[in-house]
Amino acid sequence: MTVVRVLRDPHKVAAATRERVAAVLRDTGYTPDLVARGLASRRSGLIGAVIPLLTNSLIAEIMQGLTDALSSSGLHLMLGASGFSAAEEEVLVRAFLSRRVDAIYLTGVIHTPETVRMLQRSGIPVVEGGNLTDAPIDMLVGYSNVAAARVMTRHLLRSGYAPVGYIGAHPQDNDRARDRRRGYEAALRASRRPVEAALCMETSLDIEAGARALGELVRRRPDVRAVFCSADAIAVGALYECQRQGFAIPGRIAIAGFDDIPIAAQVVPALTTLRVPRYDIGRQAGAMICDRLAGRPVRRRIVDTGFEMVARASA
Amino acid sequence: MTVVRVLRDPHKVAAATRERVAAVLRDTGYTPDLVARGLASRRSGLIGAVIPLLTNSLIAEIMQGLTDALSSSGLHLMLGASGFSAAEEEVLVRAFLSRRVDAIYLTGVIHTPETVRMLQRSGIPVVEGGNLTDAPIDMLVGYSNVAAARVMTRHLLRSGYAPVGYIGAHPQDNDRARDRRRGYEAALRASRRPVEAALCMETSLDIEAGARALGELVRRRPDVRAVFCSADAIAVGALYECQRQGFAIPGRIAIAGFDDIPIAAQVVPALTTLRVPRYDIGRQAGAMICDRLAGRPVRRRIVDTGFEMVARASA
DNA sequence: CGCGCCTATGTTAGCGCTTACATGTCATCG
DNA sequence: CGATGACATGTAAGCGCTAACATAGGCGCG
Repeated sequence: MTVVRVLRDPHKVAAATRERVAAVLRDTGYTPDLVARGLASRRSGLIGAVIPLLTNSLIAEIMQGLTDALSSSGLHLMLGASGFSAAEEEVLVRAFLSRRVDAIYLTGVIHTPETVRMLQRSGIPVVEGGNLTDAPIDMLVGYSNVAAARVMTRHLLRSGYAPVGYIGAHPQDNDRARDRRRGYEAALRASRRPVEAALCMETSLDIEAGARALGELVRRRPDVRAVFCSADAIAVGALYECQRQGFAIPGRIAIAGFDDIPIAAQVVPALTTLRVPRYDIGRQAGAMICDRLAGRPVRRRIVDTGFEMVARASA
Repeated sequence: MTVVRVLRDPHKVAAATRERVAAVLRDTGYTPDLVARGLASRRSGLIGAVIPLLTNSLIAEIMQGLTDALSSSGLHLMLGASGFSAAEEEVLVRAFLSRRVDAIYLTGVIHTPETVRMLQRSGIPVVEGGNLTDAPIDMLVGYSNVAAARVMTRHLLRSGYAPVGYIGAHPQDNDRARDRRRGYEAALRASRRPVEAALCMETSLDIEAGARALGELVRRRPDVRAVFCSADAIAVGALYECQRQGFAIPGRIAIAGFDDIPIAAQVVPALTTLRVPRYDIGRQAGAMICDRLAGRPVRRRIVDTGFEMVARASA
């Protein structure tokens, strides 16, 4: 019909006809059917994103960047929460593929072999985000969690706090947590110190868990002088627990976190932490996807966004 | 084809044929095309949800409930962030309608007339969530923000804290914030106290803003004895500011919040606040949508989930 | 033995678009 | 004045499914 031209290249239609068609569309309350368009054009205009948790506002910042980058190309985001499970991620990827998404964003670099196989077979652009790896499925934008954790742990050691403990999220299917721990251990080895199991705690990712973990850590190792936490939520919990137990921070125990969440700057003492450009990670991932879908060449398949240490009062 | 039967009612196909078909599907790596299915069946299996902010973990809890309720029926959620703008909500609703979503969830009860018109015309199930109103578009599950704020303000007054100030989020296109303020004012009037503009602050919804607002409020009205904040993030900021200024809580100033975010129980003193069943709101909304889509009658079109006051040390 | 009936399989049209090509109309120019 | 092209409009096929109906064998039954 002429109708589609009115909607897509209005200038190619005579003004009179255009007006007539537009009037009818308005009167009937026409809404283009993107499902039918998707079937015919083999372009759904949907981008799938797998994130660990819907309720994680840090990852939501990445998604905000993604959304912003995509919306300029008329693409819509579909979110799926994997609950930190690679198996669940596979289920989501399969669902996305069934919905014929035009591209996929994955959080982290740990995936099931089947996930990787499906993605490669599908041929759509894939961006992994939030960490680095030598062998991404397709494209990647992130930072080195190992290096960041190493820098922070070294900072604690150089400031004279030793022994340094570690409280981190469970590393199961979570490469960011895994690599942060690896960075912590690497820093210890680099300064010829032992990696002691008693100094390392694994816990869930919230304030209360951080508080409990710190209590347990101090009980096990009363000589601990600093704690590096793999997330600010944990660090804030640890900090509150220190306050309750009357430990001076950083006099008795220094505390460092990761992520620079808004509250990190507000707690007393303000939290020393690591900042990463979350919004930009999403933005860049979105830009790479748009480039690829538009047939433009992508300059760098692997983008290292880096990180920044934010030294405040707590360590 | 027999293929579709193998996928949908395998028992209606002879075992031998079934095996043969299944083998081919496996070998070719077949994935059903939900786009084509959507076109043919006029059921996309997608539910659209408009929320104000992706980065708000409170609303994410509602979405988690929604997702859980929907996934049992094989439905997928599409999220759109409106940034607290009814106009932006309209854009999102239009996009959802174009994608032929099977139902829509809206946060709050304020919408543009065009949004309401489009939704009514579309005929799909609509659930509004997070507040109450007499005249929902279709279905609704929420609680009375007015009543909750009234209860909390009355609690402050009865505890002998007066005058009571208010720090709230901007009420523009945000009926929850608007109604919380109304509840605050209603409680004042009920106890024959004046509603003073100098005691009321509008600010954005984060810790830092809460801190600034409290500072300003105390400057304007040094006699203020309590503050009711329309959100815990604001209350926590206010609390930190009090600590910095050396105000005893609740001795010099009592502080109350709204939402019971995780940190509310952890700050010192722990925050008195209001708790609402966020996950259940999402869950119920999802159940209502599933019922409607399955042709089952929905018992109650309006569900009041209620709220709960959590009295802690801060007020 | 032929009728109906059940189960297993095949057939058809069409969902609302896109893509590619076909046709119609008019002005321009040698 | 007919060929040429530029612009406006129309036509046809098909994307991968679903829904509804059609057909083909096998069985029991009067």
